[in-house]
Amino acid sequence: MVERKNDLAAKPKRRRRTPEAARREILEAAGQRLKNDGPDGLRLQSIASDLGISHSSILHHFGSRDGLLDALSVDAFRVLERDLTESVETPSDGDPATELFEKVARILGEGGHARLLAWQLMNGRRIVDSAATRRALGGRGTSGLLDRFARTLHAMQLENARAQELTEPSLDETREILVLAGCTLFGEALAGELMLQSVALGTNNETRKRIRQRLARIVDRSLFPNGAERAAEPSESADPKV
Amino acid sequence: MVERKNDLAAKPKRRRRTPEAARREILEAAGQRLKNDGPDGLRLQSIASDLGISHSSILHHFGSRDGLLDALSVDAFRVLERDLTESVETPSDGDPATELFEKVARILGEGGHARLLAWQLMNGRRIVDSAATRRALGGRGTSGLLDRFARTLHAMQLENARAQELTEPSLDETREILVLAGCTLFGEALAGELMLQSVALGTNNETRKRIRQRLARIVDRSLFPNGAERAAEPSESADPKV
DNA sequence: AGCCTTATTGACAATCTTGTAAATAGCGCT
DNA sequence: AGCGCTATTTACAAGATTGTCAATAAGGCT
Repeated sequence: MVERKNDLAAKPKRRRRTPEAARREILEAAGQRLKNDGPDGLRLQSIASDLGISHSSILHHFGSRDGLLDALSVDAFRVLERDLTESVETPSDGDPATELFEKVARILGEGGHARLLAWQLMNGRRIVDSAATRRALGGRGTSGLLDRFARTLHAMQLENARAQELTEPSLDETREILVLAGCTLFGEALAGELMLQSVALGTNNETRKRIRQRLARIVDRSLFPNGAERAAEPSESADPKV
Repeated sequence: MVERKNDLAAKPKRRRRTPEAARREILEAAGQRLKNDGPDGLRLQSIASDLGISHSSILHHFGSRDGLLDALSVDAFRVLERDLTESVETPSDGDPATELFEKVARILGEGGHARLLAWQLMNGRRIVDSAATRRALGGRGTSGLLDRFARTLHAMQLENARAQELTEPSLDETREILVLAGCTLFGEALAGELMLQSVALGTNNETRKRIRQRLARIVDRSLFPNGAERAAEPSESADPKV
């Protein structure tokens, strides 16, 4: 809580960052504050002292507190999309759906993105079609990562349906299932512990993981009713019970 | 933003409430603020001006701002439990699961309880085993409404399993399914609109309802794998597709 | 090395927010 | 009607928080 390293009569050594680096550090610290202390932790002074800088410096880089919050909103969404994209594209070694959900759960939970999202939603900030997101999509201001994922999955569904001569599912149905899964993962990250407590199940991570596995199974069956041959590895942890 | 009704030179008419009424009004206004403006709206002055009273009055009834927030936490949870209990106990006229989920969605969404819960979670307030909740349970400080509901459903499952000579599901499994459903409804209430947007589906309530119906179907099948005879009315909106 | 840009700081101002204390007045009671 | 309790208000104090501005100095450039 004192200085940082200088003990006695040290000269005011300051570090001079590039504007980009400074913004990044500040945004990171702000996100951390939000994750740990909640919205009340988002004070210029708190964030500044976390970094060992003065609050004026933050104002210099973001213009105003509101500017910082806006930037935090946008940035959080961009980071979320980046992390999720990485998760989707990284091959998994177990059951694909289960593994993916575990990764997403880690991002939302430990990564703090569930809280960031909740904060944005509670503040009425709607930055889905933020400039960054739009740019990442290449100009089309329509949709985001989730929709691309839906299209990919839908293509797999069609392939599977043709191979097994089933009726082809509609894209919107796939989308709806993904929305359902997304809501569940988000809700679990935010309120999973609470729900488990209120139902007298222990709060151990075992149980939470088991619940996510159940979700993965449900989603998998909703998308591939007749047990499709999966694109990658065969499922391992398949428990016959629903 | 002026007074309330008195236009010119009106005497300072004040209304004198009973302490209980005053506390109730204040808590209600605070909840409304939280729902509309987010956590930053929870200022003594804002809440007071919403009611046309002075902020000192709030302090008089709750001791401090923190006292108000604590009371809001506890009260919100109590109201949530009350509303949910009422929903569970009120008979429905359509498919039971679907109807129940619609009611819960209304409570969480329009009722603002999803935001209240999210706020509590983000502030690190864990009031599951609040005094009020504990009292409502009759002393046992173990669990809450969700668990009672789980036990009821489990009893139905057992009945059904015996009738159809199936393996009996465990209570914990029932609990897990309910947790899953709870997380989904909570997440949908909070982020449903966002999710739909990011997947390029319209934000109309039709779609959101359809998604909740899908959830209802999934939960129903998870609990009663072989299409149990439902306790009440026969299901109507049963769509063969998962 | 010296210069220039500008990130960073410290001091200060203005507003907001919580909290205190005494004065006021509504409402039930006798 | 008069009285007492206390909900309510007004006035004020103390601190927190955002924002301004000029001074400082870190680091790149010539």
